[in-house]
Amino acid sequence: MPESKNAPLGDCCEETAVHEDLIESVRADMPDIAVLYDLAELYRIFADSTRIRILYVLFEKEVCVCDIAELLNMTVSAVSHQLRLLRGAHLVRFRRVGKVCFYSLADDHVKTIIGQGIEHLTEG
Amino acid sequence: MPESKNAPLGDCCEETAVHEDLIESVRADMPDIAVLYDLAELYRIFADSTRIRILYVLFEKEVCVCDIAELLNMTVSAVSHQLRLLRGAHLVRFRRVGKVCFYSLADDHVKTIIGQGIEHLTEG
DNA sequence: TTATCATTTGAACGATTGTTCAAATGATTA
DNA sequence: TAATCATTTGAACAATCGTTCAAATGATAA
Repeated sequence: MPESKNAPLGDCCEETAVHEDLIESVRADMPDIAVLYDLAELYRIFADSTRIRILYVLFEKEVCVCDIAELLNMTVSAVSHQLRLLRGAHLVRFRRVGKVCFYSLADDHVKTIIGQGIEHLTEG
Repeated sequence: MPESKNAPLGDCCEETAVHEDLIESVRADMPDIAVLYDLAELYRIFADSTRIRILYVLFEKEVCVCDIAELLNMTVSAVSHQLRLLRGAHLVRFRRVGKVCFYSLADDHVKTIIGQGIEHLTEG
């Protein structure tokens, strides 16, 4: 966390009255910093088109790694690296059947989050 | 877009029958690649705790840049850089009053998207 | 056992990101 | 006009990210 230089304490913009109260109330309602870090980390998973494409592949049913790779026209290795991140964020599950690993969506939050994003894009 | 090396065309995992149909149907339901890029770009904005904190500051009411900077204990410059990204994604608006710029949330999608994220974190 | 297949993993690379610093606008006041 | 304030902008930097390549697991079959 960097040290503040430009921002004076308690007053800025030469108006002091309103700002004090504002700062108090905002600070009170702000969630714990740890939650905000986790939140940013979650959205970082969605912040790559490859991972979003992987999630879309899993929308309908579970798919094995090499099928995902073929669908996205990518190497199995690259897909596997991204699946690792998706697993870490608990966005996908996988089960092993012999040599093959089938991946699927962990829950419905993926669909709702992506749905909200598309809504923002199309309505905005 | 990199060239596929590992993934064979049409068959993989030594099972060919089911996969062909799957690939067809997934390819048909996959959104346009441009939409997926825009979607990833949108979530990239949420993928940083500083920007999420800025959005939280704006949850209640419009706030000027130096107040945001003070609330987050950051330089005005750093905040301004991030506000630029938020503006570019149409997540915040701003209006100028004299020398001061007040920023506010552009619409309710910000709250719903962040809400979904928190839900995923707390329920998972 | 050996061989092969499906997947994972680690290191390396260029590309992107967030912050800092200094300089440049934009707007008000003297 | 000049001076000051609030904010923006550009360049630079370390840090992080996504892919590639090669090597390592994990599991099945010969």
